[in-house]
Amino acid sequence: MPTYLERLIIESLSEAYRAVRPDGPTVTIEVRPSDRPEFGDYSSNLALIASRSAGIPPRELAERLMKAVGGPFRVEVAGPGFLNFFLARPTIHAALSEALSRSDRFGFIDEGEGKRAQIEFVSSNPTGPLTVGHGRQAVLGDVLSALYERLGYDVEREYYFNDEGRQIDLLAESLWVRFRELHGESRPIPEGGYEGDYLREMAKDLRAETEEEFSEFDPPTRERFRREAVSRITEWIKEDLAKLGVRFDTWFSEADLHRAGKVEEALVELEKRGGVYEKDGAVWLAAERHGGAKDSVLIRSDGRPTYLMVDIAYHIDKFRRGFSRVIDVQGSDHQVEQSCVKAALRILDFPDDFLSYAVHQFVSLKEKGEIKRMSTRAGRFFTLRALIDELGRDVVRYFMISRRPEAHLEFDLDLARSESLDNPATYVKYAHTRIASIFRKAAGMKIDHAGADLSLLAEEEELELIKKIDRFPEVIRVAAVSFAPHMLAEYALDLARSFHAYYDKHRVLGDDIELSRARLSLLSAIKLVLKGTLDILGMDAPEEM
RNA sequence: GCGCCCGUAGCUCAGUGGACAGAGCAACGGCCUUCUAAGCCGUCGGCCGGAGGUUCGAAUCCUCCCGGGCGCACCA
Repeated sequence: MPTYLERLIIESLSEAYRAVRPDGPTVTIEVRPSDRPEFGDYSSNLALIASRSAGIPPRELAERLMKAVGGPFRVEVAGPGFLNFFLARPTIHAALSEALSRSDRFGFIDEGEGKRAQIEFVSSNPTGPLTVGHGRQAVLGDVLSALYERLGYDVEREYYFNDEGRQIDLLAESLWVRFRELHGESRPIPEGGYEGDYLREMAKDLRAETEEEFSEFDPPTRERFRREAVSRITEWIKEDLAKLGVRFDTWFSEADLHRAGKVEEALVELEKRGGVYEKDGAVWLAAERHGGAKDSVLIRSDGRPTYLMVDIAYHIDKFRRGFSRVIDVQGSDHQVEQSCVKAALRILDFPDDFLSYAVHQFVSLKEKGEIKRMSTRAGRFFTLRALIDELGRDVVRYFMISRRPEAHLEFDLDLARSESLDNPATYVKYAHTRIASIFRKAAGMKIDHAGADLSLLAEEEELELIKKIDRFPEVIRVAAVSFAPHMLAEYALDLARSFHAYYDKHRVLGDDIELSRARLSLLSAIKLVLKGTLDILGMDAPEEM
């Protein structure tokens, strides 16, 4: 989808194409920002693409299109057959007016038409504190949610968890062992249990709150320790997320699926459609026949459902809840699982675009050039909370979002700690602050910019800034549909950089009042876009620093 | 062995099939009696892992190879 300025060119070019090739095949006309000034403001490769079907050499076709096209621009043919467009200044200024007139609705697109979308992320079971890896997912999911809201979807943020079962029993027993240690009794942590120090802390808290000794790990004790552990850890998780500025609409318990009989229902549905078979006393999903990575067990030979079985039931439930699309944010280690769930939904004839997975790679921390090794099993990890407490929400969020999700994220602690503008999070925020500061000064001088004459914006830097502003809605759209929130971070950094350079070269509040008013208009749009971007990223846009 | 992802400047990374490949950090050198120098400008730095192929055109798409991550449980 093109930007305001690109659309203008595409429409003219489309007419020219029909004039030159009345019976030609339909083509998608692409217009993109030129990467060099001598190539104009925007370029199109239409002649190169349409050359073959037209049976006309690209340069010649380009010449013909150039003669046929009309609009507020000058056109040149260059290179192998590119059409380069040099926009008339008033047209560029119109893009600025457009942004300003939309005000804080600039960057909202009505593509989703209010359809309900669910984004599920984090979904860590309450067995321990959130790690930096969960942090990446939390920010990814939250920013993705914000992007889809801008796209016009009614977004629900969901956290899926399991607070029952074997893992939780092990957690309860591990906590109980720590608790008994405080009574001078030493026992090993159960096989596959939780070694982390956080259970020692929790045991101390519990010890301080109760006189009971719980000398035996009998059923009532297990139930009590399960409840204590789960509720306390869930509280931690919620606090960690709150510190990150992440809030969920729905906390969905896996146990509810079992209680409501949804797991059995799902199995019956799959059986009805012939999507399962029996082997070795277990029930298997015929995933491979439906695009899954491998056939997998749904019901164990002892009759208990597997995680996959429940996961399928969960996604059927999501569908029944009326979402038109669901996005699951997950780590890259769930690939087989994902393909199996998709295979199951295919067997059930769900719309193919109902479920998408936004997959991301892991996070490692780097300090003084060295990667810090983490191991959750041994209870040795950097918690998300420690990271936020040290760096603050905004820096953590910016760093977590600034890389492509599918690339491994190396979190540079030294750079993140830097208070200077080497730190990109600070740099972007400072651009916003700087503009705010100029507006304060303008207010003091009784200068406002209502109805300013934008045609006074004639500097090259000003026109470039306007073209960048014009791209904002499109950046949001592409970042959302391709699950690439890092594009927002890139965009913000680029816009901030352009602004700082402009600020340094051109004075906003000068002797020429009319010019000052025009420049304030430009700054007002930049501020609008920076604020919008920081909002999506979940960061503060401070008026002062 | 099989599947997915990654390999771009010394380091961390951008780069919707387009016209000489970009930024930050690091290194070096400049710019403040003026709106926040918490800033700006410049220099240095690359056979885009390798080899083929598709295309008018490839860092980008396809195949193979090399190197790294993750996964391949009747675990969750």
